[in-house]
Amino acid sequence: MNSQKVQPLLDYIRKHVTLTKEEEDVLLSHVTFRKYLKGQYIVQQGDVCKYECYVLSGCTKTFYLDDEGQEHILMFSIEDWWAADMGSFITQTPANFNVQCLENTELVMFPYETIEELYAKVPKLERFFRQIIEKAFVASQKRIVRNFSLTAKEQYIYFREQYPEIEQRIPQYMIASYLGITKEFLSKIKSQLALE
Amino acid sequence: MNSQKVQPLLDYIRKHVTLTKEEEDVLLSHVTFRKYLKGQYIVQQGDVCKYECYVLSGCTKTFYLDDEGQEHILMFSIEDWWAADMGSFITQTPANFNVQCLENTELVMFPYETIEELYAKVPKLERFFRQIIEKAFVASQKRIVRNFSLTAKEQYIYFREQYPEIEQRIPQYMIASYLGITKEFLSKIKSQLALE
DNA sequence: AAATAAAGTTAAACTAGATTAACTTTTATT
DNA sequence: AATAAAAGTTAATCTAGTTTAACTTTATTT
Repeated sequence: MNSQKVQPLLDYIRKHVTLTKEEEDVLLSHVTFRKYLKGQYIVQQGDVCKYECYVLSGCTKTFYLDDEGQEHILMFSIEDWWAADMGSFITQTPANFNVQCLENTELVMFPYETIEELYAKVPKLERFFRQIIEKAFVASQKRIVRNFSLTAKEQYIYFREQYPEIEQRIPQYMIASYLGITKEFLSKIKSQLALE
Repeated sequence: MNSQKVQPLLDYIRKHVTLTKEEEDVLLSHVTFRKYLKGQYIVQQGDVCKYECYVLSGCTKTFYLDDEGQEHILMFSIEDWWAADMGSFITQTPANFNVQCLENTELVMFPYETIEELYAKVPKLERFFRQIIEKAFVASQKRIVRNFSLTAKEQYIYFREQYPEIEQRIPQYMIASYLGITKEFLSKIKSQLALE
């Protein structure tokens, strides 16, 4: 496994736990590097999600299709973020979500079959993943809070401030989908903001 | 520490990991048992959340007050659930949420100061908490999905089916708050459902 | 048992955001 | 460069859910 490419992951892990050289090697022997092209799916609704993916470069969207075939985007993942259907991964049951690449994307993939083994060999990584998931949970709760108490306009302003890099890279109708509003209404919000 | 009272926690943990007698003892030496009365606060907005709490009996609500002083309920916790402001707990910064008892409530409390030490002594508990939080994260994502794709009526029906025990124990206006709608509109939904 | 507070209901007027549909601008394809 | 497809805009109409306010029922206190 090419440890050069994976360096950003090691740097990222270092912010949470300190691995020895040996532990890093064990980690690298348990993960795979992979490139996807724009438009390709990492996970598809109905398949079992086999990997937790760390994004080295590129961008993905995690979404589902409702009964009317409408797409709802739950999250975007760019560099230093994670992508997976966590519910499917931990239970190894069919995914409710799709993860699709919006750009050519490079990933480090942690396979389900050996992740428990990896935790056993390098307990610090169990700590690392616990901390990652704690943060993801808190972020998810914050999103619920925003849904509760902000108007669509306020949510858009928040998104723009929080993720300025993402807004540049992604078509507006996907941002509308992420915010839970129609593209027409987001358009209206933007024209209102332009006048203010 | 009275291990009698804490038995449900040990049973609950056993569903995830298998502890030796010694490990159970270490666990028990790191937690405290506590009773709260109906109406009392376990965590208050602005305070730092010092404990992860496992509910042995009773019921709590986790909520926040928005700028207009409106209460928004994020979750109810009954027997075998957890209660805390996770964001405050992991970062040890002031809580955004309140946790208040809706009934007299018995808890097992895991203090922040010694929880890392507990993980170090009993690594299986790190695994246990990782799994708990994974599930909490998935549940939180599912709630976002419901917000996206269900009408208020559908969300109420879902709540009723999913948590029949909770609905009996909690005033209707709090269920409305949990669903993110007004008590008046929930009232309307209920009268519609009664006619169907 | 009476008095009071808390919880729940009903209905009219209102609003944030959806829907539909026609149109414009930008991007990709040949 | 021309054409087609994708993305974004504007405006009219519609609807799920809010707000306000008056009222009823159920709990709690004395």
